[in-house]
Amino acid sequence: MAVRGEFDAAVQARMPAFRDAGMQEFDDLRRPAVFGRLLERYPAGVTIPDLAVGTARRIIVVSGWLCEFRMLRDGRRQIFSFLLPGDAVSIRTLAGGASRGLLTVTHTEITETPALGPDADPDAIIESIQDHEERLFDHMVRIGRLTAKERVLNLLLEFHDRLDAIGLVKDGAFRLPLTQEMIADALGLSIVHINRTLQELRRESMIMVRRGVVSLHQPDKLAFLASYQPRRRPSTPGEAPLLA
Amino acid sequence: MAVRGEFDAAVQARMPAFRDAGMQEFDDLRRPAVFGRLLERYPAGVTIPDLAVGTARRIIVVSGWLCEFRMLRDGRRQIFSFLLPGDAVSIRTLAGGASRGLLTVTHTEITETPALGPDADPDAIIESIQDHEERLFDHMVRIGRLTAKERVLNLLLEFHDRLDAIGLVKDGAFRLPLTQEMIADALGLSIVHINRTLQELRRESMIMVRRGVVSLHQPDKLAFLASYQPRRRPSTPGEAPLLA
DNA sequence: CGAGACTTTGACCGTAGTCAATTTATGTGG
DNA sequence: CCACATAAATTGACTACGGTCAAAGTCTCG
Repeated sequence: MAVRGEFDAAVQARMPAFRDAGMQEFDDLRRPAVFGRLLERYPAGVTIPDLAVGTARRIIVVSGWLCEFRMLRDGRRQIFSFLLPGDAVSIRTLAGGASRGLLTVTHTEITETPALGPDADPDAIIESIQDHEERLFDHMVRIGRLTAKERVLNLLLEFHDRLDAIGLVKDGAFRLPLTQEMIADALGLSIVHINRTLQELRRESMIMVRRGVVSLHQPDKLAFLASYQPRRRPSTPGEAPLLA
Repeated sequence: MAVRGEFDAAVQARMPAFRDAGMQEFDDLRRPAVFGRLLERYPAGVTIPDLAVGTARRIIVVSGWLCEFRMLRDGRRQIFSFLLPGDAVSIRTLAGGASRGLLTVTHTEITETPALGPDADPDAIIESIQDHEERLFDHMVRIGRLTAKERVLNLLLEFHDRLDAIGLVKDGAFRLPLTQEMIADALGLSIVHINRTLQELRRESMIMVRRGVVSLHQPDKLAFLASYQPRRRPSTPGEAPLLA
């Protein structure tokens, strides 16, 4: 089952505490139990519901992609980050009004994790918060200081590394379930310009895109061109992917 | 003493737990004791030293302005946020290399706060972390989706509100100790364009700038023009500024 | 097969960048 | 208090990156 493998690789790579936990079988209920937790499933293109103002919940992505975004009155949208299997976010609703929305990009499964309590792994949670924050800074550099071509490359390189870390890169290629509009809204560019930039990158054979599958040629060279700084790759022997 | 007044307003407004703590006298040592804490003083234009890789410290700004930034190899700089009196940040050094630097914009006094322990006020710390995060998202919208004029206005409006909250706005005017280069590096624009944008805003009498002092005409109208969303203003009676 | 979403193309425009020089603070030592 | 050095702000001329508008082509999926 595809979902199952994705889940294994992703959550186990990011959440060491889960490694030895027993896995239970999926069934086709809306909220199958995994690791004794409840799964919530959402189709693509829906907003994850908030809670009452003032409350907060912490979520782990089990499978699928999501994005954090904000919408302006006039329809402009800024996407802050993309969430991949194994990532965690806390969503909370501020009194001040709309801060961030959480939108499913693909069919998605999430599970809730208590920030505290017997189930919590403080180290894993802190690490995932820091990763997320780090990526926000990376993204700010992209939209603030990189050219269009650099932005696209840099983002693709981040996806490559993050997906690689959870075993979703095969033969240097990965599935990218984003529309060009989403890429544009993330990178602060227009959809037309994203289209032309992608074409140019293909023409210069820096990247290959076929039916939503992307592969990067000579990632090291591209990383240099796009000022891409790979994030911590602890390469601790014990941390190597289990199911790669 | 100017610094003293600034400190009172800023820290007391943000750190309710400090309100009734006794204040000790400043002296002219490098690290005068305030609230039984040590103060570190830095001149303008210096980088706050990091610690060893892997460690972290949490800092409160007592007086002065700082900024968080990252530098690219080729000299491009992105400023992520500005820190004002009463703000807190945690700085840590990642194994991966340069993530953020912390640079003093003016003469600055900071004090360290334990994240945990008898001195810590968890609520105040969590609130300041959330404020900071919220501002990062606001800033991402600025550089990703606003025009130059909107970016400048929006940032000035944020400064207005934040400085107002700590009693540093007098008669609608506040001191802005930033060079146009810093504004440019924060907003993802060139210094020349910032200059021209400021001139245009002055010409349209939306803002007034004289010797580093800024005042905004009709903030509400400007907020609308610049898609500025004021952040939580709890306006809880007990939370009103004490020394305003 | 048709509807709608997504991608691609062309023509044109305009915001913002670059380069280089000048003017105006800001400061510092004499 | 002035002279000079330096940083910061300003200006002009020109460029180019990226946006907008509108139409046509593709792909998906029921």
